[in-house]
Amino acid sequence: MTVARGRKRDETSRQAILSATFALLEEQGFDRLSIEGVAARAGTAKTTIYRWWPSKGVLAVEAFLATTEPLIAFPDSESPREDIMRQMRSLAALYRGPTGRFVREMIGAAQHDAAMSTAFVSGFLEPRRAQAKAVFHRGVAAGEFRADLDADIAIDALYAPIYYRLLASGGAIDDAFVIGHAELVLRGLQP
Amino acid sequence: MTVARGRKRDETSRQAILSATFALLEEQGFDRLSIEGVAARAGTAKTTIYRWWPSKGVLAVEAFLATTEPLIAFPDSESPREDIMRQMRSLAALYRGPTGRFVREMIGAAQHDAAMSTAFVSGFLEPRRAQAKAVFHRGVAAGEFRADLDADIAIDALYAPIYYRLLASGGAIDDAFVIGHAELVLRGLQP
Amino acid sequence: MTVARGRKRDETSRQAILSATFALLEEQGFDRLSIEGVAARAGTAKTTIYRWWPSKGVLAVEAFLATTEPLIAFPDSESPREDIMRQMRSLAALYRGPTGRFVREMIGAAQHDAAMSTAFVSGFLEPRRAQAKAVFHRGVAAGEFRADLDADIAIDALYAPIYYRLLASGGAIDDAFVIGHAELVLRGLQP
Amino acid sequence: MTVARGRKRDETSRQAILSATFALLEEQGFDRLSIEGVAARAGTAKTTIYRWWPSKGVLAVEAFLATTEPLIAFPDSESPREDIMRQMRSLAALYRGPTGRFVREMIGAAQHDAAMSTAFVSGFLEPRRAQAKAVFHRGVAAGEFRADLDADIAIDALYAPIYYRLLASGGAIDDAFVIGHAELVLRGLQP
DNA sequence: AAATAATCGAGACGGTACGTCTGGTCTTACC
DNA sequence: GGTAAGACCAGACGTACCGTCTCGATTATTT
Repeated sequence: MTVARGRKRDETSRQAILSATFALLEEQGFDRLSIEGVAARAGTAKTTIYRWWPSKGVLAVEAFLATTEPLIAFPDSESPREDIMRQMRSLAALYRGPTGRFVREMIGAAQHDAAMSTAFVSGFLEPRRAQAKAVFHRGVAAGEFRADLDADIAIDALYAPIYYRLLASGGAIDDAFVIGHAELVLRGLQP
Repeated sequence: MTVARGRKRDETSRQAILSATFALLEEQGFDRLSIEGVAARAGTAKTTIYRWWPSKGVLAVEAFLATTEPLIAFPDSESPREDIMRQMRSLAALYRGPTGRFVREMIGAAQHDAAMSTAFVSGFLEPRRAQAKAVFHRGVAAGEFRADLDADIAIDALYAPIYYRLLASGGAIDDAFVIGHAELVLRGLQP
Repeated sequence: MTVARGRKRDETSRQAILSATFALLEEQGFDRLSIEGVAARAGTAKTTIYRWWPSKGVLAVEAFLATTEPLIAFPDSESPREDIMRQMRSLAALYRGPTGRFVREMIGAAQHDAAMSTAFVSGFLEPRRAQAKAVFHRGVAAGEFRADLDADIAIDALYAPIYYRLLASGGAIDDAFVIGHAELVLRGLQP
Repeated sequence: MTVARGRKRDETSRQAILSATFALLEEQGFDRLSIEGVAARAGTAKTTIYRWWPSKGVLAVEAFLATTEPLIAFPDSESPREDIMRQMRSLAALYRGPTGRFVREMIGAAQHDAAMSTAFVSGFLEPRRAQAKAVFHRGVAAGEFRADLDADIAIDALYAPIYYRLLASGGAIDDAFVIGHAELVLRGLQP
């Protein structure tokens, strides 16, 4: 086993870099984010950033997650169907705000940064999908959804249009849309 | 009224620029596309590009459309429901190929280029949506879909997951997925 | 023949770069000279410097020559022997001052920059040698030097020790040394 | 009086550092030599080098001397004049080879590293000068040179042109030059 | 025909940021 | 206390493109 040798990683500068990254992300957006800028703002050397993060994309994802992670959770009531409705509405509300801009920019930039894409998918999308899956399973058990439902397809069907409007069409992500859409899909999931 | 004076726009170089742009897009992707590179390849001056296109994004969209426009059309049979199924499968096939990469990159880059976003939406997404809308109206008339259907929501529900997998989750866009998903949504649209 | 096309070189920035280079050379020496520093001081872009000069060495030589060139000349009296003595003493005096430091640094740096070496030799040493040669020829004609003298060897013999003390031994380059040395060599050049 | 405390200096790493330095000097020249490179090659820490050597220049001089020291010696025949001629020719031969490159680079770099300059002068040039001085004294005693000769000036006059061609003019250091030059100077040293 | 305009190519310019290299300092754990 | 390992701040490197700006040459259209 390899023994740890040499000076240890400086937790202070790690934090400073993530904070600076998130601040710049908020102020100027991902596109204008630069490693130079982060280093200057964090008071660290560029090399320190390059040592630990492979690209500005991955750095941005990590900074985003560190701040935003603990914000979204599913309710857990007796009606999984209701839980989903409520969670979709709060996700839509979240995406109408600054978080929506971050998600837009993250996914946009991930199109030409595979490492960033991986980081975003496994750090953000998959945990959310796992939670949603659990709710669907509860819903099947409770007899609210058909037993032969494919959870992956159902989740995509439910959530994808929110991302589509966010990323592509620019359509409004308001309650009317969310409710109308959810009812359409849930109708197809009835037993 | 302003009268046209002076030398006219050179159609030759317009074509050369669009061709060079598309070629570079194919070879290296949108991210590595640069105005300098296009100018060099097209044998024109950078100024000529800047004179006629506001950003490399808009230029890329235009080059993409000039080449890819006439590729996807809806079949027109007696069963609009079948027409939709068939068109979705050919769209999915298209997106598994090079066009999928272009669309990915276009939408990705459009996240920080509003003009590009507009160009892509009105040049690519909206025409497709108009066609789809017509099919839905035929379907309602034929009694295949419920009469109170909201075409915009229905279209988003049907197509968004394809874009979601293309842009966000990286999931496969194969026939099994397309069919499974389409059946789920169409079930919700039955009369 | 190639016709001049495009925007012309900006004489203002050329001057600004040379002036800034010389100023920094004076203030901090060749070693601490940097292209970044010159660009900042001159108010130009780094690219403009890289466009026209192949290395900081060549730039420094050019800046040095532009300032120092017109300072050293040979006297022209009836006695070439006396002209040489006088010129050697004024060269020695010059090398005891700031110019000596520049020449030291130029030659030092030229050891690992071939282009710089070429620039310095052809821009500084060779013109001086050509002048010296003419004086020697006058001296032979006047019967002050042996007719079979090899001017190149004679010039090296006379001037090299000044450079040796400047560059290598660090010995004093005072009048006593110059006179003592010149008399030794000139004794060997008598008819 | 200071008592030696703690771990003693590791002779192994001292040797490894000097060897690595000389090897890199041979392979890539002084300019591309770096403390990092030496440390990596020698398998030591950078700090160990910084602890014992003040600059890469001094390190290089030391590595050079450790290897090259015992190469040039004066013959000792009945004719000091002949000894000098022979020694100059073997020095010239030496400087046409790799040693010439080292000397060039050492002296070049010493222009902006005073400690290096001192190390090189006292470690290389002065021992050689002391030997030469002894030969001159023998020569005066033997009646081959004038009695009022200034040995320092004579030595500079003889050897400087070799260094001048090595460092500045780039002229050939061949036998024809060495002989022609030595005869000129020795003529001026005759009794 | 001459004057006036707009376009085009070429390419220089001031800038920003890149990702890398090396310098010299420091911290840690081992010997 | 010396040492190997290696993280850290600092700063310059040379490059790629950006978007703007002359230039001189090349078409039209208008007088």
